[in-house]
Amino acid sequence: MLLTYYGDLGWWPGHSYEIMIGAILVQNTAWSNVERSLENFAEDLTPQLVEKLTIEELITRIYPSGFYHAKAACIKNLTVWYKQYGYSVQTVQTQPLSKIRDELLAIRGIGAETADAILLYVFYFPTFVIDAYIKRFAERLPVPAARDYKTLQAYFSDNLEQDAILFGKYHILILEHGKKHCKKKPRCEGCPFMNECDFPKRQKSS
DNA sequence: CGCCAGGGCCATA
DNA sequence: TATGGCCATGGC
Repeated sequence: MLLTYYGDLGWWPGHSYEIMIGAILVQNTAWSNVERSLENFAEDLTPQLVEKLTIEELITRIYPSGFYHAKAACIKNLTVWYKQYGYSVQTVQTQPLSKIRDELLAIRGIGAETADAILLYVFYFPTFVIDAYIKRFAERLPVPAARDYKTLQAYFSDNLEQDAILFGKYHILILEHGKKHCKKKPRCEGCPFMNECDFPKRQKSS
């Protein structure tokens, strides 16, 4: 199985606020470009700093990630939202998952995937993130015919223990695995887990 | 040169 | 609801 093959690949890198920003910057963008952007903050990527920066200054920093007009505005709005909770992870965690998810989705530039990534990797809500690698991975699994976001998310979520740490580590595993073996072209060439349904733990049906 | 990368928005039918 | 154009950079 993936876990024994790769070992524990950990979590999304960075502290909580960096993770939010990274989740926005990585939209349809290579992670290497995101790293270039993050380096422009030199150990000082805090909501207090972003609060002070103008949109133009923010664009200058995130420039290498592309789509900078939309992403800069999105980061600003996300930061305004986060201020309501005192920039506190713990405070957000006291709120219902669905409420936070709706609030994130209401921010322009944050769709289902980015919202779920923030919910999981920043606030540790048990939300399964569906990204391009998960979709590609799912093409080989006996998932329902419908491959839309909600259906895929329900499929993975329903077949795993409802545990945020597990969701996160499993997602990272598939992601890193995909980067290694399952590039778009040629699709999944050399993948050692072809046609293998590889859930580390199944939820008991009730 | 073109394709691709851990999307999302909007217009159109 | 489901496509398609658009946004933009850097690696290859």
